[in-house]
Amino acid sequence: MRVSQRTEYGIRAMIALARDFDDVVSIKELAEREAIPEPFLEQIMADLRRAGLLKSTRGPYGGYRLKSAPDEITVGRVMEILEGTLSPARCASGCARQRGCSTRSVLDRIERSITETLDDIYLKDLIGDTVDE
Amino acid sequence: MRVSQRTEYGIRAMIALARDFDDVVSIKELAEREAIPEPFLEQIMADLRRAGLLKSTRGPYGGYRLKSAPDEITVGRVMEILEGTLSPARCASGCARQRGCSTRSVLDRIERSITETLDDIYLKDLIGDTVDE
DNA sequence: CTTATCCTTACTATTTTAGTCAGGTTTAAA
DNA sequence: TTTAAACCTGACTAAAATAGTAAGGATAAG
Repeated sequence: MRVSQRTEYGIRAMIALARDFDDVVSIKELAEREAIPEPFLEQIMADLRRAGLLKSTRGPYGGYRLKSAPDEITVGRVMEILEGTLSPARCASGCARQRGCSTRSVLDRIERSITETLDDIYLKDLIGDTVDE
Repeated sequence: MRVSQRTEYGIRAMIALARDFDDVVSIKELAEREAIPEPFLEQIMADLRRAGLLKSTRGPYGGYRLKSAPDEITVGRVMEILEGTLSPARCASGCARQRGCSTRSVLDRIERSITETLDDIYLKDLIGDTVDE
């Protein structure tokens, strides 16, 4: 149950933007700072923007910034966007297996626990963790 | 951050054995009950046995049973064994990135949260969830 | 000694991941 | 109004992981 590289990059980028909350930061700058392949980060940032977590400005001196404050964005939300879902379960929505499906109830329960955990960690809480040198 | 089919099967099998704690259950029986491909389940059970969670008996009337009581085995432990690790982080042990690695501290923190959560759910807690029909 | 069961290793098709690439769009500034 | 810096998009690809399958060996009950 591993977090993809993609998600890891996304979380790190979001934390970097949280640290620099007042500035617009370009992908190039971000990619260098966090040692992330630039075109890959570009995709990731686009997803986060489409999901409503980022604002972008185009053109020279453009870049990204957080749309909300670091104490309003959870790691759970970031992961949900980048992983597609946080659900470890299989039969998400239209599953044929209905009542009493053991997979469903058990993994749903595990999922709820993980989700609650991740929804309690805010970007703000993670800013201090890093040194980046 | 999805749980693999393999792990899902393993968890379900463990719960089934927890329900049937006093009996020895064969892979064939388990596979039928839980609708899991038999030879695949065979591999999974072998891993859980090697890790010390199951006892096996060979020959006719043989099969598997839990080595410890359902209130002593956590979902976290089962997942740890089947997923290889529970760590969502990348640079597990011999990573070159040392002090102040942002990846490390942030994902480590997330990992701790998830691990704590999963280590608090026991097989016993999950027995009642199922109907299996 | 036969059969049910565990046990192990090797193989394979499919899917996912982690990118790359090529080009288009917007906008600040010269 | 031209240039260039940035965002934006979709298509492509190599490598790894996943979800099995296959084949046969070891053990023990009857």
